[in-house]
Amino acid sequence: MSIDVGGHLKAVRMMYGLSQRELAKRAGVTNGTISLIEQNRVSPSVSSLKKVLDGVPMSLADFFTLDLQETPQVFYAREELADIGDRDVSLRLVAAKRTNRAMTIMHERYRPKADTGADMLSHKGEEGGIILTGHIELTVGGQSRVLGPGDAYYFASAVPHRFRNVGEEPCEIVSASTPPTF
Amino acid sequence: MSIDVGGHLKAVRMMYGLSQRELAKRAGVTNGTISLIEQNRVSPSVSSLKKVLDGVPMSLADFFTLDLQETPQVFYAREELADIGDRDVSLRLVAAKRTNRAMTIMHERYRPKADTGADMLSHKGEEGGIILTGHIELTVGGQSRVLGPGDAYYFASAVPHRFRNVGEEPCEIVSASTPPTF
DNA sequence: GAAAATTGTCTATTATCCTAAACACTTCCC
DNA sequence: GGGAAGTGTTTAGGATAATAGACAATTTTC
Repeated sequence: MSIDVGGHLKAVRMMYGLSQRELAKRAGVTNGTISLIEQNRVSPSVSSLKKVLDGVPMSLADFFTLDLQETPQVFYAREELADIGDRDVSLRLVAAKRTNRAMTIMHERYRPKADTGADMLSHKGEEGGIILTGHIELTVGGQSRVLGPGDAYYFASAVPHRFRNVGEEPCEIVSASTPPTF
Repeated sequence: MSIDVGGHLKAVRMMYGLSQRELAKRAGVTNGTISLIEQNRVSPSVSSLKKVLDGVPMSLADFFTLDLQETPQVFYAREELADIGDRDVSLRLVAAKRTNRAMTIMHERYRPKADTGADMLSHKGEEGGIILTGHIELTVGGQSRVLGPGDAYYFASAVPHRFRNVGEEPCEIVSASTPPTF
Protein backbone atom coordinates (compact mmCIF):
# COMPACT_ATOMS: atom_id res chain seq x y z
CA MET A 1 0.00 0.00 0.00
CA SER A 2 2.23 2.75 1.26
CA ILE A 3 5.58 3.24 -0.38
CA ASP A 4 8.72 2.08 1.38
CA VAL A 5 10.50 5.40 1.13
CA GLY A 6 13.12 4.31 3.63
CA GLY A 7 14.06 1.12 1.85
CA HIS A 8 14.05 3.00 -1.39
CA LEU A 9 16.42 5.63 -0.11
CA LYS A 10 18.69 3.01 1.38
CA ALA A 11 18.83 1.14 -1.91
CA VAL A 12 19.68 4.31 -3.79
CA ARG A 13 22.34 5.25 -1.28
CA MET A 14 23.87 1.77 -1.48
CA MET A 15 23.83 1.86 -5.27
CA TYR A 16 26.05 4.89 -5.12
CA GLY A 17 28.24 3.41 -2.42
CA LEU A 18 27.66 6.17 0.10
CA SER A 19 27.47 5.98 3.88
CA GLN A 20 24.71 7.75 5.78
CA ARG A 21 27.19 10.33 6.98
CA GLU A 22 28.72 10.86 3.57
CA LEU A 23 25.32 11.39 1.98
CA ALA A 24 24.26 13.60 4.87
CA LYS A 25 27.25 15.84 4.35
CA ARG A 26 26.61 16.20 0.63
CA ALA A 27 22.93 16.84 1.19
CA GLY A 28 23.36 19.26 4.05
CA VAL A 29 21.34 17.31 6.59
CA THR A 30 22.35 15.28 9.62
CA ASN A 31 23.13 11.59 9.50
CA GLY A 32 20.41 10.96 12.06
CA THR A 33 17.84 12.28 9.63
CA ILE A 34 18.88 9.75 7.04
CA SER A 35 18.93 6.95 9.55
CA LEU A 36 15.39 7.74 10.71
CA ILE A 37 14.10 8.04 7.18
CA GLU A 38 15.66 4.75 6.12
CA GLN A 39 14.00 2.99 9.04
CA ASN A 40 10.67 4.55 8.09
CA ARG A 41 10.43 6.01 11.56
CA VAL A 42 9.61 9.35 10.03
CA SER A 43 8.08 10.40 6.75
CA PRO A 44 10.34 13.16 5.45
CA SER A 45 8.93 16.38 4.14
CA VAL A 46 9.20 16.76 0.41
CA SER A 47 11.67 19.57 0.88
CA SER A 48 14.00 17.55 3.05
CA LEU A 49 13.72 14.47 0.85
CA LYS A 50 14.66 16.68 -2.06
CA LYS A 51 17.68 17.99 -0.16
CA VAL A 52 18.77 14.44 0.51
CA LEU A 53 18.32 13.37 -3.12
CA ASP A 54 20.19 16.43 -4.33
CA GLY A 55 23.17 14.92 -2.54
CA VAL A 56 23.08 11.80 -4.71
CA PRO A 57 22.06 13.48 -7.05
CA MET A 58 18.64 12.20 -8.10
CA SER A 59 15.34 13.86 -8.91
CA LEU A 60 12.18 13.24 -6.95
CA ALA A 61 10.56 11.98 -10.12
CA ASP A 62 13.29 9.39 -10.61
CA PHE A 63 13.18 8.43 -6.97
CA PHE A 64 9.49 7.61 -7.04
CA THR A 65 9.66 6.06 -10.48
CA LEU A 66 12.52 3.78 -9.56
CA ASP A 67 11.61 0.22 -8.81
CA LEU A 68 13.89 -2.41 -7.48
CA GLN A 69 13.62 -5.94 -8.57
CA GLU A 70 15.79 -8.58 -10.05
CA THR A 71 16.52 -8.77 -13.74
CA PRO A 72 14.94 -11.74 -15.49
CA GLN A 73 16.01 -12.54 -19.02
CA VAL A 74 18.70 -10.28 -20.45
CA PHE A 75 19.62 -11.76 -23.82
CA TYR A 76 17.15 -12.41 -26.61
CA ALA A 77 18.02 -14.44 -29.67
CA ARG A 78 16.52 -13.29 -32.94
CA GLU A 79 14.04 -16.16 -32.82
CA GLU A 80 12.85 -15.19 -29.36
CA LEU A 81 11.65 -11.77 -30.39
CA ALA A 82 7.87 -11.87 -30.31
CA ASP A 83 6.40 -11.18 -33.73
CA ILE A 84 3.11 -9.39 -33.37
CA GLY A 85 2.71 -7.84 -36.81
CA ASP A 86 0.23 -8.46 -39.57
CA ARG A 87 0.81 -8.97 -43.29
CA ASP A 88 1.93 -5.41 -44.04
CA VAL A 89 3.59 -4.41 -40.82
CA SER A 90 5.91 -6.74 -38.94
CA LEU A 91 6.71 -5.87 -35.34
CA ARG A 92 9.48 -7.80 -33.62
CA LEU A 93 9.34 -7.08 -29.92
CA VAL A 94 12.19 -7.20 -27.38
CA ALA A 95 11.41 -8.49 -23.88
CA ALA A 96 7.76 -9.08 -24.65
CA LYS A 97 7.13 -11.56 -21.86
CA ARG A 98 8.71 -9.33 -19.30
CA THR A 99 6.31 -7.44 -17.05
CA ASN A 100 6.92 -4.07 -15.51
CA ARG A 101 9.41 -2.99 -18.11
CA ALA A 102 9.76 0.71 -18.71
CA MET A 103 9.94 0.64 -22.49
CA THR A 104 8.97 -1.23 -25.61
CA ILE A 105 11.77 -1.72 -28.11
CA MET A 106 10.78 -2.99 -31.54
CA HIS A 107 12.17 -3.85 -34.92
CA GLU A 108 9.48 -2.71 -37.32
CA ARG A 109 9.18 -3.68 -40.98
CA TYR A 110 6.73 -1.92 -43.31
CA ARG A 111 5.94 -3.37 -46.72
CA PRO A 112 5.56 -0.96 -49.62
CA LYS A 113 2.21 0.86 -49.30
CA ALA A 114 1.81 -0.28 -45.69
CA ASP A 115 -0.12 2.26 -43.64
CA THR A 116 -0.98 2.36 -39.96
CA GLY A 117 -3.92 4.65 -40.64
CA ALA A 118 -4.62 7.82 -38.75
CA ASP A 119 -4.05 6.85 -35.15
CA MET A 120 -6.58 8.81 -33.21
CA LEU A 121 -5.99 6.75 -30.13
CA SER A 122 -4.00 9.13 -27.99
CA HIS A 123 -2.02 7.03 -25.56
CA LYS A 124 0.24 9.00 -23.28
CA GLY A 125 4.00 8.62 -23.26
CA GLU A 126 6.72 9.21 -25.82
CA GLU A 127 8.13 7.31 -28.76
CA GLY A 128 11.02 7.63 -31.14
CA GLY A 129 13.05 5.64 -33.62
CA ILE A 130 15.68 5.51 -36.32
CA ILE A 131 15.08 4.50 -39.94
CA LEU A 132 17.41 1.72 -41.11
CA THR A 133 16.33 1.12 -44.69
CA GLY A 134 13.65 2.40 -47.05
CA HIS A 135 11.51 5.49 -46.75
CA ILE A 136 8.54 6.23 -44.54
CA GLU A 137 6.15 9.13 -44.40
CA LEU A 138 5.48 10.12 -40.82
CA THR A 139 2.65 12.44 -39.90
CA VAL A 140 2.55 13.86 -36.40
CA GLY A 141 -0.20 16.31 -35.61
CA GLY A 142 -0.15 18.80 -38.46
CA GLN A 143 3.39 18.04 -39.64
CA SER A 144 4.39 15.46 -42.20
CA ARG A 145 7.81 14.37 -43.45
CA VAL A 146 9.40 11.57 -45.46
CA LEU A 147 12.30 10.01 -43.57
CA GLY A 148 15.09 7.89 -45.02
CA PRO A 149 17.98 5.75 -43.72
CA GLY A 150 19.69 7.37 -40.73
CA ASP A 151 16.86 9.82 -40.11
CA ALA A 152 14.98 9.69 -36.86
CA TYR A 153 11.91 10.92 -35.02
CA TYR A 154 10.73 11.54 -31.49
CA PHE A 155 7.34 12.74 -30.29
CA ALA A 156 4.72 12.56 -27.57
CA SER A 157 2.41 9.65 -28.30
CA ALA A 158 -0.59 11.72 -27.28
CA VAL A 159 -0.40 13.55 -30.61
CA PRO A 160 -2.24 11.65 -33.37
CA HIS A 161 0.29 10.03 -35.70
CA ARG A 162 0.57 7.84 -38.74
CA PHE A 163 3.23 5.80 -40.56
CA ARG A 164 3.03 5.16 -44.29
CA ASN A 165 5.61 3.44 -46.50
CA VAL A 166 5.73 5.64 -49.58
CA GLY A 167 8.69 3.90 -51.21
CA GLU A 168 9.02 0.87 -53.47
CA GLU A 169 11.14 -1.12 -51.03
CA PRO A 170 10.36 -2.32 -47.48
CA CYS A 171 11.10 0.13 -44.69
CA GLU A 172 12.82 -0.97 -41.52
CA ILE A 173 12.80 0.95 -38.27
CA VAL A 174 14.04 0.31 -34.76
CA SER A 175 11.79 2.14 -32.36
CA ALA A 176 11.30 2.60 -28.65
CA SER A 177 8.32 3.85 -26.71
CA THR A 178 7.59 4.52 -23.13
CA PRO A 179 5.58 3.46 -21.29
CA PRO A 180 5.30 0.09 -23.06
CA THR A 181 2.33 -0.25 -25.37
CA PHE A 182 2.53 -4.03 -25.78
CA MET B 1 15.76 25.18 -8.12
CA SER B 2 13.14 23.83 -5.80
CA ILE B 3 10.05 22.23 -7.22
CA ASP B 4 6.78 24.12 -7.06
CA VAL B 5 4.90 21.38 -5.24
CA GLY B 6 2.07 23.73 -4.38
CA GLY B 7 1.46 24.92 -7.91
CA HIS B 8 1.75 21.38 -9.11
CA LEU B 9 -0.84 20.14 -6.67
CA LYS B 10 -3.16 22.99 -7.53
CA ALA B 11 -2.85 22.22 -11.24
CA VAL B 12 -3.63 18.56 -10.62
CA ARG B 13 -6.58 19.40 -8.41
CA MET B 14 -7.95 21.81 -11.03
CA MET B 15 -7.48 19.21 -13.75
CA TYR B 16 -9.82 16.96 -11.85
CA GLY B 17 -12.25 19.76 -11.09
CA LEU B 18 -12.05 19.38 -7.33
CA SER B 19 -12.27 22.01 -4.61
CA GLN B 20 -9.80 22.05 -1.74
CA ARG B 21 -12.48 20.76 0.60
CA GLU B 22 -13.66 18.06 -1.76
CA LEU B 23 -10.13 16.79 -2.25
CA ALA B 24 -9.46 17.06 1.48
CA LYS B 25 -12.48 14.90 2.24
CA ARG B 26 -11.43 12.22 -0.24
CA ALA B 27 -7.86 12.29 0.99
CA GLY B 28 -8.70 12.31 4.67
CA VAL B 29 -6.91 15.54 5.50
CA THR B 30 -8.16 19.01 6.34
CA ASN B 31 -8.80 21.69 3.75
CA GLY B 32 -6.36 23.97 5.55
CA THR B 33 -3.60 21.50 4.86
CA ILE B 34 -4.25 21.65 1.15
CA SER B 35 -4.49 25.41 1.18
CA LEU B 36 -1.13 25.74 2.94
CA ILE B 37 0.54 23.24 0.64
CA GLU B 38 -0.75 24.95 -2.48
CA GLN B 39 0.63 28.26 -1.28
CA ASN B 40 3.99 26.61 -0.62
CA ARG B 41 3.78 27.79 2.94
CA VAL B 42 4.62 24.30 4.10
CA SER B 43 6.49 21.41 2.55
CA PRO B 44 4.28 18.39 3.12
CA SER B 45 5.70 15.15 4.38
CA VAL B 46 5.83 12.42 1.80
CA SER B 47 3.19 10.50 3.72
CA SER B 48 0.73 13.37 3.78
CA LEU B 49 1.36 14.26 0.15
CA LYS B 50 0.67 10.64 -0.67
CA LYS B 51 -2.58 10.77 1.27
CA VAL B 52 -3.61 13.85 -0.67
CA LEU B 53 -2.71 12.29 -4.02
CA ASP B 54 -4.57 9.11 -3.11
CA GLY B 55 -7.65 11.29 -3.09
CA VAL B 56 -7.20 12.23 -6.74
CA PRO B 57 -6.01 9.46 -7.28
CA MET B 58 -2.46 9.86 -8.58
CA SER B 59 0.84 8.20 -7.73
CA LEU B 60 3.79 10.09 -6.34
CA ALA B 61 5.80 9.00 -9.36
CA ASP B 62 3.24 10.50 -11.71
CA PHE B 63 3.00 13.64 -9.64
CA PHE B 64 6.70 14.35 -9.83
CA THR B 65 7.02 13.16 -13.40
CA LEU B 66 4.16 15.29 -14.60
CA ASP B 67 5.24 18.29 -16.54
CA LEU B 68 3.19 20.72 -18.44
CA GLN B 69 4.65 21.87 -21.72
CA GLU B 70 4.48 21.60 -25.48
CA THR B 71 6.27 19.22 -27.84
CA PRO B 72 9.22 20.72 -29.72
CA GLN B 73 10.99 19.11 -32.68
CA VAL B 74 9.61 15.84 -34.05
CA PHE B 75 11.71 14.98 -37.09
CA TYR B 76 15.47 14.61 -37.10
CA ALA B 77 17.51 14.37 -40.27
CA ARG B 78 20.48 12.08 -40.19
CA GLU B 79 22.79 15.09 -39.95
CA GLU B 80 20.94 16.44 -36.95
CA LEU B 81 21.63 13.42 -34.77
CA ALA B 82 24.15 14.48 -32.16
CA ASP B 83 27.35 12.46 -32.40
CA ILE B 84 28.86 12.06 -28.98
CA GLY B 85 31.11 9.05 -29.44
CA ASP B 86 34.87 8.71 -29.40
CA ARG B 87 37.17 6.94 -31.84
CA ASP B 88 36.08 3.41 -31.04
CA VAL B 89 32.47 3.92 -30.14
CA SER B 90 30.18 6.22 -32.13
CA LEU B 91 26.90 7.25 -30.54
CA ARG B 92 24.33 9.03 -32.69
CA LEU B 93 21.68 10.46 -30.43
CA VAL B 94 18.02 11.21 -31.27
CA ALA B 95 16.44 14.32 -29.75
CA ALA B 96 19.59 15.29 -27.88
CA LYS B 97 18.71 18.94 -27.43
CA ARG B 98 15.32 18.12 -26.10
CA THR B 99 15.00 18.42 -22.35
CA ASN B 100 12.69 16.39 -20.16
CA ARG B 101 12.41 13.54 -22.62
CA ALA B 102 11.61 10.13 -21.23
CA MET B 103 14.14 8.11 -23.23
CA THR B 104 17.44 8.17 -25.03
CA ILE B 105 17.43 6.51 -28.43
CA MET B 106 20.80 5.95 -30.05
CA HIS B 107 22.45 4.48 -33.08
CA GLU B 108 25.66 2.96 -31.73
CA ARG B 109 28.66 1.83 -33.76
CA TYR B 110 31.49 -0.19 -32.22
CA ARG B 111 34.75 -0.67 -34.04
CA PRO B 112 36.41 -4.07 -33.85
CA LYS B 113 37.97 -4.52 -30.39
CA ALA B 114 36.02 -1.56 -29.02
CA ASP B 115 35.25 -2.04 -25.33
CA THR B 116 33.23 0.06 -22.92
CA GLY B 117 35.09 -1.42 -19.98
CA ALA B 118 33.44 -2.80 -16.90
CA ASP B 119 30.80 -0.24 -16.12
CA MET B 120 30.75 -0.09 -12.37
CA LEU B 121 28.80 3.10 -12.41
CA SER B 122 25.38 1.81 -11.64
CA HIS B 123 22.90 4.28 -13.03
CA LYS B 124 19.29 3.39 -12.51
CA GLY B 125 16.74 2.77 -15.25
CA GLU B 126 16.50 0.22 -18.01
CA GLU B 127 18.07 -0.20 -21.39
CA GLY B 128 17.69 -2.45 -24.36
CA GLY B 129 18.57 -2.70 -28.01
CA ILE B 130 18.74 -4.71 -31.20
CA ILE B 131 21.92 -5.70 -33.03
CA LEU B 132 21.87 -4.67 -36.70
CA THR B 133 25.25 -5.84 -37.96
CA GLY B 134 28.36 -7.47 -36.52
CA HIS B 135 28.77 -9.24 -33.21
CA ILE B 136 29.05 -7.91 -29.70
CA GLU B 137 29.81 -9.57 -26.42
CA LEU B 138 27.52 -8.28 -23.72
CA THR B 139 28.18 -8.94 -20.06
CA VAL B 140 25.43 -8.17 -17.56
CA GLY B 141 26.08 -9.00 -13.95
CA GLY B 142 27.40 -12.54 -14.00
CA GLN B 143 26.05 -13.46 -17.43
CA SER B 144 27.81 -13.05 -20.74
CA ARG B 145 26.68 -13.70 -24.32
CA VAL B 146 27.74 -12.95 -27.86
CA LEU B 147 24.90 -11.39 -29.84
CA GLY B 148 24.58 -11.16 -33.61
CA PRO B 149 22.31 -9.48 -36.15
CA GLY B 150 18.66 -9.61 -35.09
CA ASP B 151 19.48 -10.53 -31.51
CA ALA B 152 18.52 -8.20 -28.73
CA TYR B 153 18.97 -7.42 -25.05
CA TYR B 154 17.15 -5.71 -22.22
CA PHE B 155 18.28 -5.17 -18.63
CA ALA B 156 18.19 -2.86 -15.61
CA SER B 157 21.01 -0.38 -15.95
CA ALA B 158 21.78 -0.68 -12.26
CA VAL B 159 23.47 -4.02 -12.93
CA PRO B 160 27.11 -3.55 -13.98
CA HIS B 161 27.45 -4.16 -17.72
CA ARG B 162 29.95 -4.08 -20.53
CA PHE B 163 29.96 -4.09 -24.32
CA ARG B 164 32.84 -5.53 -26.30
CA ASN B 165 33.09 -5.96 -30.06
CA VAL B 166 34.63 -9.41 -30.41
CA GLY B 167 34.22 -9.66 -34.20
CA GLU B 168 36.34 -8.49 -37.11
CA GLU B 169 33.72 -6.13 -38.50
CA PRO B 170 32.07 -3.06 -36.94
CA CYS B 171 29.01 -3.72 -34.83
CA GLU B 172 25.91 -1.56 -35.13
CA ILE B 173 23.15 -1.35 -32.55
CA VAL B 174 20.05 0.73 -32.09
CA SER B 175 19.42 1.13 -28.40
CA ALA B 176 17.03 2.87 -26.07
CA SER B 177 17.36 3.66 -22.40
CA THR B 178 15.18 5.21 -19.83
CA PRO B 179 15.53 7.54 -18.15
CA PRO B 180 17.82 9.39 -20.57
CA THR B 181 21.50 9.16 -19.77
CA PHE B 182 22.62 11.95 -22.09
C1' DG C 1 -32.64 40.17 -2.60
C1' DA C 2 -31.42 37.48 1.62
C1' DA C 3 -30.29 32.97 3.48
C1' DA C 4 -27.56 29.05 2.63
C1' DA C 5 -23.87 26.81 0.68
C1' DT C 6 -19.24 26.84 -1.11
C1' DT C 7 -15.08 28.89 -1.99
C1' DG C 8 -9.95 29.87 -0.27
C1' DT C 9 -7.57 31.76 3.76
C1' DC C 10 -5.95 32.29 8.38
C1' DT C 11 -4.73 31.28 13.58
C1' DA C 12 -3.88 28.49 18.15
C1' DT C 13 -3.03 23.97 19.42
C1' DT C 14 -1.40 19.40 18.69
C1' DA C 15 1.39 16.23 16.29
C1' DT C 16 5.44 15.33 13.66
C1' DC C 17 9.84 15.97 11.85
C1' DC C 18 14.82 17.56 12.03
C1' DT C 19 18.95 18.50 14.57
C1' DA C 20 22.80 17.91 17.71
C1' DA C 21 25.12 15.02 20.45
C1' DA C 22 25.97 10.81 22.55
C1' DC C 23 25.80 5.66 22.08
C1' DA C 24 27.12 0.97 20.52
C1' DC C 25 29.29 -1.61 17.14
C1' DT C 26 32.74 -3.01 13.51
C1' DT C 27 37.16 -2.41 10.83
C1' DC C 28 41.56 -1.02 10.26
C1' DC C 29 46.35 0.00 11.59
C1' DC C 30 50.37 0.27 14.14
C1' DG D 1 45.80 -5.67 22.37
C1' DG D 2 44.27 -0.35 22.03
C1' DG D 3 43.37 3.62 19.70
C1' DA D 4 41.36 5.87 15.75
C1' DA D 5 38.12 6.15 12.32
C1' DG D 6 34.47 4.23 10.24
C1' DT D 7 29.60 2.38 10.44
C1' DG D 8 24.22 2.73 11.82
C1' DT D 9 21.24 3.92 15.92
C1' DT D 10 19.11 6.47 19.57
C1' DT D 11 17.35 10.52 22.41
C1' DA D 12 16.03 15.49 24.17
C1' DG D 13 14.89 19.79 22.43
C1' DG D 14 13.87 23.21 18.96
C1' DA D 15 11.71 23.72 14.29
C1' DT D 16 8.15 22.59 11.19
C1' DA D 17 3.83 20.64 9.53
C1' DA D 18 -1.21 19.17 10.34
C1' DT D 19 -5.52 19.94 12.67
C1' DA D 20 -9.82 22.12 14.11
C1' DG D 21 -12.32 25.83 13.81
C1' DA D 22 -13.26 30.63 12.66
C1' DC D 23 -13.13 34.28 9.02
C1' DA D 24 -14.19 36.81 4.66
C1' DA D 25 -15.56 36.55 0.01
C1' DT D 26 -18.12 34.61 -3.70
C1' DT D 27 -21.79 31.63 -5.79
C1' DT D 28 -26.12 29.19 -5.37
C1' DT D 29 -30.82 28.76 -4.26
C1' DC D 30 -35.41 30.00 -3.63
